[in-house]
Amino acid sequence: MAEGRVRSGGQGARMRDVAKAAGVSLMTVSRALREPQRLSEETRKTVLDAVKKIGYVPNSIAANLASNRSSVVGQIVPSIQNSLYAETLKGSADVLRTAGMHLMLADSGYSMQEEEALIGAFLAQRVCGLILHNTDHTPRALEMIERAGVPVIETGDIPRSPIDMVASYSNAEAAKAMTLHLAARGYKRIGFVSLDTKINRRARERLRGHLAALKSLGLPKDASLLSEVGPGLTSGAHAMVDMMSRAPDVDAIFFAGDVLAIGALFEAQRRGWKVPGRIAIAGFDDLDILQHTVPRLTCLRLPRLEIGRRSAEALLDRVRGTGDAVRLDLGFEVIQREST
Amino acid sequence: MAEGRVRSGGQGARMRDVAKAAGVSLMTVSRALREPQRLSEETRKTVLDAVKKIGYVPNSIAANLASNRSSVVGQIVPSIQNSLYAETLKGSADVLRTAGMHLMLADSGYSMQEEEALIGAFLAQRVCGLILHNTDHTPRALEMIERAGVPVIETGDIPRSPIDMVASYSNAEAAKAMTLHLAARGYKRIGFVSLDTKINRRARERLRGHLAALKSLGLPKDASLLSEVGPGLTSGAHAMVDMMSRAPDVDAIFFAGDVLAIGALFEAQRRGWKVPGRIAIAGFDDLDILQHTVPRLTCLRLPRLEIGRRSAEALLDRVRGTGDAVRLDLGFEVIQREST
DNA sequence: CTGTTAGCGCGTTCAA
DNA sequence: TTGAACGCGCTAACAG
Repeated sequence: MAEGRVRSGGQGARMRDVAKAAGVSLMTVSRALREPQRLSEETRKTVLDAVKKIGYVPNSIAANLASNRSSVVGQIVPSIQNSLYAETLKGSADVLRTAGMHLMLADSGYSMQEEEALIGAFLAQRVCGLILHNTDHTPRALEMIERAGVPVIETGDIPRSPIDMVASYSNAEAAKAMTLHLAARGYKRIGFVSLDTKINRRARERLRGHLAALKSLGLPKDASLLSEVGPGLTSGAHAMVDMMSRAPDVDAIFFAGDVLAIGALFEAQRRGWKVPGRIAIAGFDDLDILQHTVPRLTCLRLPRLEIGRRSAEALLDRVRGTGDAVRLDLGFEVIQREST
Repeated sequence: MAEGRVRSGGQGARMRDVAKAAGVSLMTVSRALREPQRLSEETRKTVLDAVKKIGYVPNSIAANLASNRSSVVGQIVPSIQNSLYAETLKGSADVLRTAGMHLMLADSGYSMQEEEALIGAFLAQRVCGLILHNTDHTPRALEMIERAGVPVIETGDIPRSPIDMVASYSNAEAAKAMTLHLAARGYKRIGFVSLDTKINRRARERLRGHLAALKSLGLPKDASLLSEVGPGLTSGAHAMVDMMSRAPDVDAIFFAGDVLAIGALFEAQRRGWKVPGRIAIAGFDDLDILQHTVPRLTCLRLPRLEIGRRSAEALLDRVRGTGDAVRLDLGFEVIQREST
């Protein structure tokens, strides 16, 4: 069974084993694998047959070292579990795969310190590019990135002064658009629930957008209509109940985070509150499930997948030397459904 | 601004630049980074200061090549978007990160051919281990793995003849347990809806478990109570409606796939069917959302996160030479809630 | 505790 | 169209 093993310990064959078997030099094997058209058909066939027979798997680690190139992109997301990021991940993984490149993935747990450590580790692995969801970074992280000179793309928001490239939508613009939309549908007392704005810039931007909308509508900023909660379905439910007892005249709540809106909707169902009769509910991201709930939920549609795809493409363009540093605002869409 | 750059083009400093700056040999720098306790405090400080000052980032690619070790694990999941896999991913990413290792991620799109290509690519990247969700593989994939001699862990099911290690639960046992549970609660006509059993072994195993349960209960196998559908919320809704028209006396449906049960529940809400009055609904995976719907959904709880953690740990143990090939059945749990 | 020598498995650069 | 020499940046194995 194991007789075919080329080296003891199952460590696999090296290129020179192939060369020997095919009766050619190392370089010919190398070329047969990378630029087969440059060899005579005969030599190429001999070599490729030997490769197959021996079961040679090239060592791209060694290739990278020798050529000073890399085929790995590093991507850091705040949370691997969050399906919103999974969408973006899927986009970049697909593009990279098609280009014969690879994705190294890590999870910063929403921490800048952790992100810094990960950036260091990825640079040590000589990734050829970095995709970062966060737009806030430690000074050391910025310094490492600059020194390494690798292309970087930020995807979580449109930062004022990007490190390098950007592919995102604007959290502030999106939140503003939804609040204006709710006002246009006649809601007067619009509540706003988000994640912690102190530690999460995206939440902060969304709040900013919401407040900007209120201002442009001539509506007052009312603290009883603003709230910040942790992530999760339960948080959304609590936030709704709390706000409705603090401000009984609230007629719509805009949940600017993850699954908060769904949690609130389920709680409303449980209590028999009519949505949108008693309270209208709007969400931020267009999770699949939002169009199936009863009632279907109004929300923003964000180009998560597209962000992943375009990020990877921009990185590839830069690695290949074609293509400039790109700043993409991929926009968003307000999806009006039954819940508002 | 860029004056601090050590080499033109921002390619970063090498170890020998650090050695020169610190006035020591290459090896001393190498040791200062990897086994600092073996150096005198003075030398160590000199070197580490130089490292910091120059902003040296080690090249682990070169280190891997020289030491014939790797700090990267490859993980292949059927679908990156599927939040069930995200859970497993999170588990392994956390463990690996703590151990200073890295995760290379790819998506096979439920295809064995694609999996084979990815395994080849990962082996070329000299990953030190492989985590595979699928338990079906092409002959070439198996051959490559054997030749490479890297540890592998399969996580999607408990295969009859594993490649190497396993950390999973048994799909057949889990499905059987749920059907028995429904029967114990008095349901007589239990429908079963799964994903395509022709292309998906896990779906096949679940069906097998369900049928085994029916048999042990002395219930007949009734084709009108079995159905296979594509993934997605809508599929679940359709499957329920179809089955109830084909077999109006069905009193419970066990949805053995993803979000099918949720789709069905929403459809029931929409039509005003009482759950479990008119029809009882059970799901397979314990998605967060299942405990918040109205009614809360009965389902199986599977150790997705734990599978990821234990996989990574088993791999690490093997890489470090401590630890045997492990076969873990991590079990499951039936969660009885309001929907049955 | 520190340094020297000899590669790791390839790609680049030249020459044939 | 093919091959030989050299080096990528680092570590293992030894010597001192």
